[in-house]
Amino acid sequence: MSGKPEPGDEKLDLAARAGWLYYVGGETQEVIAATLGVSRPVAQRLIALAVSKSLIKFRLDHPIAACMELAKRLTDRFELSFCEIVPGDPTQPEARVSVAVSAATWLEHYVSQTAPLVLALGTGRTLRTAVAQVRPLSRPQHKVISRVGNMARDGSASAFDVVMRLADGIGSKRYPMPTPVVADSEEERALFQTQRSFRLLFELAAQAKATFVGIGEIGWNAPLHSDGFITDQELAELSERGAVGEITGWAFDEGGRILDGSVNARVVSLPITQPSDGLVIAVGNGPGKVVPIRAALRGRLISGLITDDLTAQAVLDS
Amino acid sequence: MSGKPEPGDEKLDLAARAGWLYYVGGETQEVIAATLGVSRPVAQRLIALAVSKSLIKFRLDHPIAACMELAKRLTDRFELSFCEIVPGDPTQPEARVSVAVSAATWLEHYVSQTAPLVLALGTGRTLRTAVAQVRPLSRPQHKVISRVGNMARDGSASAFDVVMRLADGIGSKRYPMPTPVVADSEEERALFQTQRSFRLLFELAAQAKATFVGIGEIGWNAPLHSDGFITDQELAELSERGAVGEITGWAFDEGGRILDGSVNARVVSLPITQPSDGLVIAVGNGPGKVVPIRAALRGRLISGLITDDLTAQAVLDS
DNA sequence: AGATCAAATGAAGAATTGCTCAATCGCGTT
DNA sequence: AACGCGATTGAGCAATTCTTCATTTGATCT
Repeated sequence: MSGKPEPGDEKLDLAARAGWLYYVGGETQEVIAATLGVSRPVAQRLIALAVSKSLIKFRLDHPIAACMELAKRLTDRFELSFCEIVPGDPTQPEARVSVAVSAATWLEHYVSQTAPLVLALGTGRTLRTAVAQVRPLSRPQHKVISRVGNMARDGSASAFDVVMRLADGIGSKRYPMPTPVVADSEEERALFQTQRSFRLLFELAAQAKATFVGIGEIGWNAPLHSDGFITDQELAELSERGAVGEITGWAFDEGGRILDGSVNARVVSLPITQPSDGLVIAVGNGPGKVVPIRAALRGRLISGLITDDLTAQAVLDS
Repeated sequence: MSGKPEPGDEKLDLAARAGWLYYVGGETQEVIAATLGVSRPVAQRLIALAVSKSLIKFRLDHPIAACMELAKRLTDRFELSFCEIVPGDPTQPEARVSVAVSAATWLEHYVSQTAPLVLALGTGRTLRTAVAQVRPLSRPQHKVISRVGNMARDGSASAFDVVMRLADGIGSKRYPMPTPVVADSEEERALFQTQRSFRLLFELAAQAKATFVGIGEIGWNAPLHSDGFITDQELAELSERGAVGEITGWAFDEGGRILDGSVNARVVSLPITQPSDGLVIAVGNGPGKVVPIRAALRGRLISGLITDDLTAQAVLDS
């Protein structure tokens, strides 16, 4: 019998119904309330819930001229293989949603293929938001790997483990990197790198059809730092040596050159300088990302980019 | 693109932007208008355009999605006032639980109202399971009536008397029909129908806010038969005359037409052709119910339906 | 059982959105 | 250049949606 109506589930079902009727069916909230047998305010709350829980997803199928223009210029200037620019919000240039939705669309593009493939992921808040948007599918033939460790200095696993979330959603095999982002010493790094699981990751990464990475700034509000992957001291040192951005922990300067030594000598992540023949797509937007993105583009650290028009414009204005 | 600014294209671009900002970005139309440099009404028109041209697409990622779709199609096709489709279990297409839980929810919906109301019930295993799920409440102001007799041919009261169970649970007044489902003769039926209690039921049924009925197949494993409400001979006769289903004892053919004469001439139940202005909701699922449900829908015998997605799909595939 | 607290609810009002309609604009025609 | 016609526009209003808040409900702990 199992007649136990789960508390959260039932509500989400209702929310899904409400969302469907509202957005797909175009019904008014009053009608929906009557249909579902609830009051009008409750119907409105259910719809809001459906949106906030991403039960309902919005997608845009239209190449927007200005964005395409920017994409073309970026592609030409920096020899990109892939570039997607979405409309940003001038009043909230930090808003992650738009870029995340676009990234999700492209993640889905790869995920939905039936031929087995390897997807590599970095870290980042936008990436995490994007992964949460990917429609659940059954793709056990795929492999989702991490190019970067998922443990903070204190030994805790990262809350932003995109690999796990994505693999959960699509039922793929998961290959996280159970190490810190930055080792305590070069010796420790060497130790990690000799482990079988690490070498496996190394080999899989070379086969990756696509690699999605976040792109981080170097500064006191850098996620890398505030999430506890690197210490205050390390941050200061990087900054002093000219680092302006990082990808999967690898710090680089304005010219997109990976710094020698310093913290980089202890970064455990897979080397970005040796990617696969697949795409390496950076995902991110916002004023703080302009400099890192420009640097990464100059240094040819990435072959693809997903950002918004404001960031793209700023990157081009150099 | 910097090509030629096509007249329609430019507008669609703007519409896409507006739609994106509205649905993905969650901006207000006023903000969007300012961002795009147009007036508020124009922004609203652009958003509407984006939706109507499917530049923006809505997608529901939830098991309920397919069910909603089916419900909509059934509602449209058969002019239903109410339709609820729940996810069924393909490995156990006969499983009654899901549908029963849903029916219980809707029973509760009516029961929990404080204004006095009349609920009418038919028979059926699913209905019985549903009634057992209704949360006990104190609603002495309600009336629960039966549209159908509760006595088998041998004079014993039915084990599935849903009216008693429901009324017990909610402390309402109960109005069972203390007759057989099928009388021995037309004269006997006439006798029953002149009784005061029967006439009272008749009047109450017209006031019923909602009527929940099971829907039965006509066949050797039909509950109507195996529970002893009709004899082997009667069953054979019905089958021969084209009956494919029954509701509260009234047998109907593929087109949902109530059969003339035969067993129907002795059915004591309240006529389904004269319901109230309230809903008449059929509850049931399983492969055997597909044909009866389709017939009942065709004949407009019911104005509401609760079933599972498998059954609903089969009903639509006609 | 009784008390306490958090969650959920609906009423009411504020904000937003959708729509009508008169005015305007663009554009081809005379 | 003037005219006419249809498309487009924004003002204003009605309908809908969102938010706040007081209240109730249900659950938990003593």
